Amino acid sequence: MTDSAKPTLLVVDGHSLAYRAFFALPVDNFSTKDGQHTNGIYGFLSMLINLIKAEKPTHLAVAFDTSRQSFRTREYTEYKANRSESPSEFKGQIPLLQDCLAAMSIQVLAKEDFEADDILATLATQGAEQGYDVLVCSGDRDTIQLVNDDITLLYPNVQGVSQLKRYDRQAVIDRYGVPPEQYPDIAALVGETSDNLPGVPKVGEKTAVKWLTQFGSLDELLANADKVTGVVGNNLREHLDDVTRNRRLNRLLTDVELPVTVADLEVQPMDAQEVRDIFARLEFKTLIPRVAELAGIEQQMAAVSSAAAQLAPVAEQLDGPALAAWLTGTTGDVAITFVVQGGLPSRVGVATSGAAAEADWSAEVAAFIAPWLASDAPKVFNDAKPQVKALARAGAALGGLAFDTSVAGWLLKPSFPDKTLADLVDRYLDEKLPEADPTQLVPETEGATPGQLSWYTLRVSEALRAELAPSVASVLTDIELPTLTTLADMELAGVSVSHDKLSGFSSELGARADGIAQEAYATIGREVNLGSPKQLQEVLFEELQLPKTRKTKTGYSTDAAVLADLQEQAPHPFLDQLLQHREATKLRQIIESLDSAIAADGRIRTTYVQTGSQTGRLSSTDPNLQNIPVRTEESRRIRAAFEVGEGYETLLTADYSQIEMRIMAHLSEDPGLVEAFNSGEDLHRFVGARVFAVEPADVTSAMRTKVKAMSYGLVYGLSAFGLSKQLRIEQSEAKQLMMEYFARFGAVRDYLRSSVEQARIDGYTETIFGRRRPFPDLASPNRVLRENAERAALNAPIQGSAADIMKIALFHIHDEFAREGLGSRVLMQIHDELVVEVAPGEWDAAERIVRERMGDAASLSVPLDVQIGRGANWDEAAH
DNA sequence: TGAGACACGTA
DNA sequence: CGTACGTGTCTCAA
Repeated sequence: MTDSAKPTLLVVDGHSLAYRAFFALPVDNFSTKDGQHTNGIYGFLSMLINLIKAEKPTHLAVAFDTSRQSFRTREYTEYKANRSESPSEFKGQIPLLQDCLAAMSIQVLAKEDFEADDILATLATQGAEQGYDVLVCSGDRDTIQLVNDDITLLYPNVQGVSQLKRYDRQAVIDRYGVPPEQYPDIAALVGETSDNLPGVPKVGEKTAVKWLTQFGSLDELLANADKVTGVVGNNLREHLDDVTRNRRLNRLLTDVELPVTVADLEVQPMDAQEVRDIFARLEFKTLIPRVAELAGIEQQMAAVSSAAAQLAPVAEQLDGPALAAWLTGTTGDVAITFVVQGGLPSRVGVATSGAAAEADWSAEVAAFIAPWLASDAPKVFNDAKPQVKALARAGAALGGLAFDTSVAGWLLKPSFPDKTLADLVDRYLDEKLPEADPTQLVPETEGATPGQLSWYTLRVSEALRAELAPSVASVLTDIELPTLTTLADMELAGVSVSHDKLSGFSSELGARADGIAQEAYATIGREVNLGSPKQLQEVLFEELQLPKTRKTKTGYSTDAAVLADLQEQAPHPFLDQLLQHREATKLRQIIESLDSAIAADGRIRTTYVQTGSQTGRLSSTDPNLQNIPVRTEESRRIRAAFEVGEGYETLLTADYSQIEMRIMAHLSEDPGLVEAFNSGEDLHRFVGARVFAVEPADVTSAMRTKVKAMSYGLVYGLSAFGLSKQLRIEQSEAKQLMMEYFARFGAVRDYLRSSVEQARIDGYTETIFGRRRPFPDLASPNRVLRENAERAALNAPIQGSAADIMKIALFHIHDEFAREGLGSRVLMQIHDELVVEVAPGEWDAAERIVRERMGDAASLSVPLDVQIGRGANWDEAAH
């Protein structure tokens, strides 16, 4: 144990220990789902956490080498020259480890031309001089020389880094037979193979210790080398230069100039949010609580100096008239929170920067504050949509929606998964939102009241506003908030779905699936669970001995593409039966989940998640109405069950044709592509004519298929390999196709290249309307990560701009329906398609509004083409 | 009970 | 070795 009265300095060699951890832990068990290996990072951090917990250092730093070059390699070019290239799986782990350490507020030190151990030596020496207990943690034996009464070395044992051996002065003597300061003399004589420093042949530790004891010092030994007898004596005399060179090189520098002093290394409280972010990214689930435990200790240590969090004001409990008076007396932003119970408001809380008030929701309260609620007075919400819906159900109108902290938080950082108020308070205010512990019957801590929630919401909104770039702020105000109220109305409306149509179809499919299953069992002579990929692998690749397919993490793939491939290579009736069984059960499962989602009034109400995507798209859950089958004739029977509701005349569907390619044409300003869209010719026919140098009329369907796949693939960053795979053509032909394509539409390639380059510089991509998506991985040294980020960055402005355009069209239509007093309403949004329920007698008006507002949602250098259909159900309306 | 893997539906 | 989503099932570990 270290003397508790003295401060403790812990200095760690990051590179050498991470490298040991890398070899100690199986790389396969430690990689993220996007392919980043993390075993070295994990092992190092795990060790460091244990170390901090055990030693409780007051001062801490981790040192790294900057490269393999240092003053030692300049002095002796062979130094460490025998070291093989570090494995590719290790590359990229060091920068990420440094990011982790930065998030943990741990000082990371590195200096050009010096090795990490020189930095350790310098800090350790300074620390010892200044009265610290010093712990040096390194995997390099040269650091043994640093040990003295104040400096202890922690050295990993052979198994890895989980156990460290303590070397104080006595331990060094016990182990090596000499005091620490003489250890380098031994090393110089024996040599160090890992550093490529040959020593005296046939001389090991024992001989070296004997000599040193005999002569007193290395200098004496070298001066009296002629007195050493035997073969080893000859060897010594022949290798005097090597020994002096070794001794020169293994001396650690204790006077490296550093930008910090030991005092600067005082342990700092860590930013729990930052730590959680990067650990989550590296998928270190078990490390998070371990670090949190440490952070708790540190926060206690740091509590004295850190500013106390502001205390939420106690909310005044008001009645209707008093609340109305309170609200009309405010100017500027007011944050408001409705507690929603059973879909209706139950309490309301409001806050300005200095005060908060709240009331139980009642008809009286509603009546008194209705004018203010409906007014343009600016209102700030956190996660407004469910509250807007509750208000609508209660018959209250809402105006002046000025800010939504959860939407703003998402715009700022779309990759951040949780957007609750507590998350935002933690992240942007660095405070804790008071929350009642739900596991306690009588919670020890009170949760925040609605007025206090509003007070936090307002403060979070101010912090967010300060961080929002102007273009992103305008996306919030001009696109997201109007979309939010539109979505609330769409969710409330729901869509009418016929239970009768669904249930009949479901039993039909169930019977069919059972029949196919029986046939399949007969084919292979036993019953298996056709839904179990694991059992299927046994059947396909072991019992039926079919050729092995694409590898997955746990074995071999049995997905539809693979089965279709197999059917060609090695036809077997089981394959077809399996595919058919999958199709039938999948359809039935979709039908069942839809059917069970039909409410008493015959309608399905989805929830559109406005903050769920990275690109700006919506998503739909409970149930997902954005992935209802459409491709096969049979699956369209499901769409036919989506019907016009009672009291309405017909459904209208409207979709943008090729919106992403049009955006590509606009952004790239490719003359050929722009002309294609302005010519009125079928896009793929036009492109096919150019690529294959034929007349548009002579474009065959095979040509059209190819350029169509190419065009769509472009938007996703498709490679020649992927294109060849999809089109089932040779890779060389795919390459040729891409060459021809880019020869005719070169500006497209130029645009795609430059947009990724710009993103690398900016760190984010931007849509036409200024929505941003950060891409830190564009700078990653890890190829897999970087290339994934490049494809996503290629796609983000295109998919995102399309999402922006559709949102604008959507709320324009919604608002114009309302303004013109129409009963027609938008029910669904499926990325590039809208489904509208048209009220009796309103077809012409609705059709005009939809067509116009979708057409003029954005002004691009190519027209936005809108296809409109009409029918009693979704399937019919699609034609 | 929960998480991960797999498969598959959509734009 | 093609972007963006959500859901259901199976499987294994806790």
